[in-house]
Parts: sequence; structure tokens; C-alpha cells
Amino acid sequence: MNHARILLVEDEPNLRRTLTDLLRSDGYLVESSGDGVEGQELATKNPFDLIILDVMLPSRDGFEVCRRLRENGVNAPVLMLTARNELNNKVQGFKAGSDDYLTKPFETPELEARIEALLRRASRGARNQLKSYDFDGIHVDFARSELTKNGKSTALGEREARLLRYLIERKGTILSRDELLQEVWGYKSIPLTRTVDVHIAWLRQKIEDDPKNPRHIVTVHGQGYRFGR
Amino acid sequence: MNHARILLVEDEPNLRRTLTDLLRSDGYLVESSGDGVEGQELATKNPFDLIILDVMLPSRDGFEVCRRLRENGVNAPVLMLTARNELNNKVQGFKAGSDDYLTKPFETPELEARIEALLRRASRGARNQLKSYDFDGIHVDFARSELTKNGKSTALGEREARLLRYLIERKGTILSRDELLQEVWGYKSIPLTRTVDVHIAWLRQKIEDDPKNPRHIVTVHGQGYRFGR
DNA sequence: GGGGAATATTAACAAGTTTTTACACCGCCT
DNA sequence: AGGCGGTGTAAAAACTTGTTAATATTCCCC
Repeated sequence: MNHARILLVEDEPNLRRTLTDLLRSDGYLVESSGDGVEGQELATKNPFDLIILDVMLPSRDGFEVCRRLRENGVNAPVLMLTARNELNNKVQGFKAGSDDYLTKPFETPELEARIEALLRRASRGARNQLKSYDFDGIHVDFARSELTKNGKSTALGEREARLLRYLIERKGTILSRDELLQEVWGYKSIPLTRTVDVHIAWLRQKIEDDPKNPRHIVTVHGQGYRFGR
Repeated sequence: MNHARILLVEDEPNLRRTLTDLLRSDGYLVESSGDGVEGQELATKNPFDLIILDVMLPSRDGFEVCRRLRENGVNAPVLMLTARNELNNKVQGFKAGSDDYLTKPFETPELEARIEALLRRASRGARNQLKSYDFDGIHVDFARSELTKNGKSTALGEREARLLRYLIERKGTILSRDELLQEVWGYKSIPLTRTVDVHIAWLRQKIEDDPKNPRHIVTVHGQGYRFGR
């Protein structure tokens, strides 16, 4: 959940330094800028997970930066900071497309809590799936649906990759054909089919040294398949 | 954009009535409850777009309701209300999984602004249309339907531009041909056609370095296309 | 309104992926 | 050992996707 990339746009040098240090000590990767136009450019060209915008900035204020970011397809959550405590500002901030708003002076635990909430909300639903996996000298890159064994790379079909990931994510557990058809194939009702077996066979061809005597994807007679252990 | 369903859980009858009326006059569909356990049950059984939780409630406090909702897979954004202004409360609220926090007494425009922000975030992309987009050294100007790569400009057809914008506005999500035909082409019923594929191929010719191995517009076999990620 | 260029759609086929089919084989039970 | 249902796998069939070219449509200019 950590190592999120945060962009801080704040022109007051002391606060900028303090916040940068605070967030870094919380484990975030922080970049910062003291200028509105520069901040906007950074945010457009790099993929940040969260953007913290001061409202009062040289060259372009936070509202405007936020509005333009949204127009340019930057979807990262934006947290606005302001010195003024006027309600109008808050409303204006939300109208510009920001996601949260904090009034200076603020206490750092509240800032940290709001950052956490924004990041959590952004990643909710977007389940964190396994990106890659290594075992027995084999490297599986799920992002690219590619498998490397003994230095040789093989492409995995879409289904093959999803099946393998499902097996690995639940290694050590027996998974029935019905469960696999529901979870990997997305079937609601379970038709009479042998497609699971066929896909398992293909995977074995690619990962097992001796596909006739599989050591990684094991058959449990009458119950299903199991990865490892 | 309106007609979002909001659940209000607040035990103080006057405030509950006032807020219900206010939100209804803003065009939201409001249900309310004065009890924590009942509120939790309502939220679990019905699909709300936003849940407003008072912290102090009879039978079960707002933190606990929020925590249990999250455990039960309720993903709707939660806005917490509290009478106490203590920082600890705020942090505790975010820890419990809430998305925003408002201290009583509050001004109604701020509440309305925060509700809007929470709802907007849930369905971002729907409203302010993308004017331009930059990625991987490519600049797309949707206003002029023009694409610039390596300093060379190419014109985009009307459909091409709308398709690309739709893909980018939902980057990271898989979009089925049927959805694209409905949303980009405006078809009600889905005819048997290959026109989506052809337009995708054209976009790839213009966008990708190696159109045979697309890195931006990716095919997900059996499901559709996805931009980026 | 009639060319003509630009854009969009359909058609056709090649290539790639998934599912079904068919049959041999295996494990467990009596 | 014999039977029966579960499993492995090759090959055919079905389906999906990429691409090119032919056909249709739109829009502008004259």
C-alpha cells in the first residue's frame, strides 16, 4: 500500500521541505515543485498517485492547475492546501475538480490521515493482482503474459495466464474445476466441458520439466488441481 | 449527473430532517435512518452511491458501522459527521475506512461541495471532456482532432478521435466492443460489425511504434480493448 | 445538384486463441 | 482382474482478432 508517488506543489520553502521530509519518512516517494506551471507539467508527464496543491502559487494558482490537470486527463486525486479559511475557497476548490481540501495551519496527523484515505479510495476495487512470480528457476510476468524458463521465453494465452495466476495466488489449496470455471472463466452455471484440463495440460508443457510427472501443478484425483506444496 | 442515492444515518431528528430536505432539493434520492445497526443493514442490502454517517449514534457508533461496511464489501464512499472537533476522531474515522470527514457545526455549501466531490470521484471522466492528452511523447489535441508524434501531425477522423478519447478517459479499464459501439458509435442494438477493430487498427498505426506489438491500445482476447496500464 | 476527397463501414481472409471431441490411460473400488 | 468414472492430450472445430481492399457515406467546393 505504500511507495505511492506523491507530487507536492508548494511555494513556501520551509513548509515544502518539512512536508517532503514528513511524507518521505512515511515511505512515500515525493517530488516537489514551487511553481504552478512547473507542477502542472510534472503532473502531466509523470504518473503520480496523489497530487498536493497549494492554492497560492506563483505563475498559476492551485485551482487553475487542478482544472487544467483534469482537462488533460490526469485522474490522480488532488488535495488542496490553503491559508485562507473561507468557505468560498473550499467550494471553488471542489468545483475545480479537487478531491479534498485542508486549511493551513493543519496538524500533520490529519494531513497523513487524509492522504491515506485518498490513496485507499483510489485503489479500492482496483484489486492488487500479482504482477510477477518466481519459482524453481521460472519467471512469470503476468503483466506481459510471458513465462521464462531456462532463459527461454514463451507467450501465455490470456486464459492460461489468468489460470496460472489464480493457481499461484492460492498455492497449496485444492481448486475444483467448477471453482476455476467460475472464477477464471467467469461462467455462472457450470457447463460440461474439459477446457480446464486442456489449459492445465498446456501450462504443464510450459512449466514442468517432465509434464507426465508434474511437480508444480498437481492433480488431486476427484477433487481438482493444486499449485505447489 | 444527479439522482445519486444517498443514505443518511443521523440520530438527531431536526438535523436529519433538515439534511434530508436539503439533499432532496439538490436532486438526490435520500433514505435515512436514526440508528447505527439499522443504517448498516440498509447500506448492506441496498446499493447507495454515498453514505453519510454520524459518529454518535444509538446502538452502534459511526466508526464501527463504517468498519463493518468495509468488511462486508460495501465500496460506496462514506462521509462522517461529528460534533467533536478532536483530531483523534478524524484520524480514527479515516482508519475505519471513511473517505471524508466533516465537523459539526458545518455550513451546508461545504457539505454539498464535499458530497459532489465524493460522487464525482466515483464516476470521473463522465463530465468534463478531455481537451488534450500527452503520453509517451505523443500529444493528442481533441479540440482539433489532431495527433502529434515525433513532431509530425496527423489528422484524426471524427470516430477515431471519439474512440481514442473514450479509451483514454477510461484508461486501465477493459472496454468491450459492445460498450464501444453503444457509447462511441451510439448504436442501441449491437449489429454484427468489425468496424471497431478497424478503427483500433488505424489508431494503432498512428500511435504505436510497432503496431504489431501495441503497447498503448492493448487487446484483451474475448473481452475487448484497453488503453494503457 | 454533381464531382471528388475524406472518412466510415462491410467483406473477406489469414492468423491466433479457445473449446470441443475423441480416445487412450489411470486410479480407485469391489 | 474388471469396471467405472476421472484425467491427459492430440487434433478438429469454433470462435476471435488483424488487416487489406472494396464499397458506402459524408461533406465540401464548384
